[in-house]
Amino acid sequence: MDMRRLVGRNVRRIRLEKGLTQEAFAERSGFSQQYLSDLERGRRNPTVVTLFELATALGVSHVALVEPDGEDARVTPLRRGGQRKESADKALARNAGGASKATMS
Amino acid sequence: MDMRRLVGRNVRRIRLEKGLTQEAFAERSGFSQQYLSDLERGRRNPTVVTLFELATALGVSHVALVEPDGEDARVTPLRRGGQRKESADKALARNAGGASKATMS
DNA sequence: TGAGTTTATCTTCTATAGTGTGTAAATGCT
DNA sequence: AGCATTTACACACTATAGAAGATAAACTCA
Repeated sequence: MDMRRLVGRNVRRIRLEKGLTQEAFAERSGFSQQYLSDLERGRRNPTVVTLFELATALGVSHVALVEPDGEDARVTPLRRGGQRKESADKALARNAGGASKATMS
Repeated sequence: MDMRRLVGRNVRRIRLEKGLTQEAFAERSGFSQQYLSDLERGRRNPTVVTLFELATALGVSHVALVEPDGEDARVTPLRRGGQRKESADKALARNAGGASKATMS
């Protein structure tokens, strides 16, 4: 279980679902775009406080950022009615459907 | 939402439920007893990797360590002025009910 | 083809996570 | 009383989280 990559995937997925660019997310979260890039690629090991601030900026619970996502959800061999998410990260990159072109111009 | 304290409470509660001392938990987790003491008292800001290692050593999911526990869990719109729950932690130290004396030496 | 937008990568820097050692404060046991 | 166990607290130290800046790579669309 690679926590860095798990958090990275969750952050990227949720960010894209919200239709935010890394830059727009950076502005509203206070983290730099560079840091978010590293984070989403699993190169960073955020603290629980950082986790909470990221989740708050994304409008989700901090728990959502550490929840297994199917890519490497090992510890639970049996799942009963859980969520099945097998879509690729890239697939989400298309467009979240909502706001594109995050503010600013 | 004080993530440091939330994680601290969860770790302490689960550790005591398992009937482990900080020292016994330190041995099986690889963290020092001093660090665990700080952690449980909300003085530390662990990374997600640390969170996972702690959870693994406790035999629970890493999600359990960040799950709201009622103390400051829900986004209680009601007044959140009082966190005078100081002695409550000690109350747990009495005995977790199950295994006592963590299979030492 | 080139400009604009978005993300990845590099370097330098400060703050702090986590280690190691020691010890004090409690609590418990006989 | 004493001794053992458990937890709290201090200090110095190394590794890294996260900030700040600039820029390269990549994709989008005129």
